[in-house]
Amino acid sequence: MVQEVRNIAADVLKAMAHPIRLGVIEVLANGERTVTELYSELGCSQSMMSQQLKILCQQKLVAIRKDGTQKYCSLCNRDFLKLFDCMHTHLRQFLNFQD
Amino acid sequence: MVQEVRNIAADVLKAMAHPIRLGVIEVLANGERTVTELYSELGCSQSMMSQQLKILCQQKLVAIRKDGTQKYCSLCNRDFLKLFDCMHTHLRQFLNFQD
DNA sequence: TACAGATATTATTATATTTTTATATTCAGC
DNA sequence: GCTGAATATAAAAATATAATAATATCTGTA
Repeated sequence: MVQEVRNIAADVLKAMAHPIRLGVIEVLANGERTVTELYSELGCSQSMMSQQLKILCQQKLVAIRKDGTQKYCSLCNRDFLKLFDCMHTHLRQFLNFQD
Repeated sequence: MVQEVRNIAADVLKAMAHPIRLGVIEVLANGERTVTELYSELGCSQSMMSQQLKILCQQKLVAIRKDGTQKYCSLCNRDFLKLFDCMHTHLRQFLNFQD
């Protein structure tokens, strides 16, 4: 990886590195959700969710399709779900955190 | 993942989400390096590297052993190297970036 | 066309991160 | 104990991110 690529990769990781945004990815792993479902399920404000979704979409982690007055969100790239397994192991093994 | 776990997972991801810190992980994938080797290879200042290493160590991504006046850095958890594969694919497939 | 539900945008404040520069510490060898 | 190489810490300024509240837009339906 050259410098420029690392900058972009860092931006993608940064987009995931937030509790709510991680939550969105986790929820969407189980299938499509509307924006309202997401912020209800994750317990944050509508405005907050809208902003976090924008960040996830910019990095093409989440895709949104419109249907009438609602928007349906889904994962672009399920490959990154591997990360959750790595993370679980890391938390247990290296940070002594029972999840 | 519950709220608290997501906070911690976000901190781990945040520790990776930086061009230099990504560079460190990448270089260390090829084996142990001293701090001097790292900042020479990655082209940043000694102070910068020292600070970035601290962040990586806090999240147990990098381990440091001392030998005389030098410190040798290595990866704690090679499992996260999977991330680089995911990332390459993502950059190509979703962000149209040739790496 | 007015209303209501769903979502987005903007502005603001608070807080955190990044980067640089200067200084400090640590330790081996003389 | 002094020196120099290797590394760490502190302080400061610039910039970015986070979070909230207020307002705007968009769209289907009465």
